Amino acid sequence: MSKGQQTRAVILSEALRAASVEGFQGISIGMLADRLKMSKSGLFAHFGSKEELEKALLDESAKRFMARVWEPARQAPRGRPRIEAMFHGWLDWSLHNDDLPGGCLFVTLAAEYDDRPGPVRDHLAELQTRWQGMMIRSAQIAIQEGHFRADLDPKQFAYELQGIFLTLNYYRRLLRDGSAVRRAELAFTGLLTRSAATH
Amino acid sequence: MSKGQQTRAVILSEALRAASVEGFQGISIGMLADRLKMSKSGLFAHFGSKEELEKALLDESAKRFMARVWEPARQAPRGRPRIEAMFHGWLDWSLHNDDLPGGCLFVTLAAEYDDRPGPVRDHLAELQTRWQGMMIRSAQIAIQEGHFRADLDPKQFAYELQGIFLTLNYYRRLLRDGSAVRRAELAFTGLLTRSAATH
DNA sequence: CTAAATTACGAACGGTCGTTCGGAAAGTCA
DNA sequence: TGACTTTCCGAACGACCGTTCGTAATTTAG
Repeated sequence: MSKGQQTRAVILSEALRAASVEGFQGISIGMLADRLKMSKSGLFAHFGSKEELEKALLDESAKRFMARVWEPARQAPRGRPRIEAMFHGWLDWSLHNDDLPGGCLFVTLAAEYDDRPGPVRDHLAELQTRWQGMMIRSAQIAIQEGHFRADLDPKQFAYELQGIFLTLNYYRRLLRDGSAVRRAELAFTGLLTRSAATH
Repeated sequence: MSKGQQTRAVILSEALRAASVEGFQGISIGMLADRLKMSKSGLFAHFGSKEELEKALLDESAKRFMARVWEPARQAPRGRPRIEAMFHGWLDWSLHNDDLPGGCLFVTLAAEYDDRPGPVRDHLAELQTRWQGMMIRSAQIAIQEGHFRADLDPKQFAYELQGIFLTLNYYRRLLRDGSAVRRAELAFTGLLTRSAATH
């Protein structure tokens, strides 16, 4: 890895940490340069604009999410086991992620960008739509395997699964409610129970 | 109402609109002054600091929410009807609120402030905790009235109800998914069904 | 080792930020 | 109407924003 790519990776990691707490609106080139003890212009040169930095952060975060949540889950057996693996990986990503002190970046950005048109919003929405697609397909496989009810609506399943994590973030990080994780787990087992095939 | 209070109310309304889209980080004194065709310093004088403006916005938004969602629901009969009224008022607040073009301010702020300590975060968290309390008490009443199962966990009920609205916002505003409202309604009727007493 | 290419820096740009202050304008009340 | 208070404005403050540019330092490749 060349020196440039190496520096770029360090910048992305630090920016990811900062953005998970402050959002994209809350980070600045100068602040990142200070933290990394390098010059504004030197840091800036790696991306050409703040918007490009933001898009790079989206990609980096998606890459890490896929590596940590999706890839391991894909190793699990098709159907319900895979969905359970997905849930636990996602939970682990949300709770024990030292790279993201402010929690999942996508949750932070979802609210920040949902009404602010532009390339960043578009990029974020596409990544999130893609993730919905993976959840939907996983639910379809579980139906196909006979683990889930044949009349289950896979998209509704994805909707409610996504909701569990949005709510987890809200209860845990904003309300600082100690029972948040347990409630998320309860919600998930409830969702599984009512999705399960009755045989 | 004196001239000052009148102006203050106008500022709050405009700031509320802007903040629902951009968040508190995205609004500035200068931008609000421009939109209202008044001077920065004139606008500023009504609050003394940006932070005071932000706290005033939290209170104003909470006041409107209570007037539009909670007060009407309180008129409904105790128990399940009141909870259904709450849901529909909340849905109406989320969907048809011309005063908040960016959707519910609390949803926007929840992600923005969950990891940023300070008076604004504290104020927001307290308002939201209070709202959780109202939902919990409503669920308790529904149990008491025999509408909900005696072994229902009221806090888990509140958790999942809150989740429906967080997810609605995400699907509707970020993903622009046309089925978002229907999915929220489905999730709510599902929640009601599994909370209902079996008599 | 040398020469070319990459990477990093410092200084400066026009703008906008929140905030301060003194005085002009407008509202309030006898 | 007149006196007094409240409301508002314009100018300015230092700080920080994203961005540009010429140049120095370092890395890379022959």
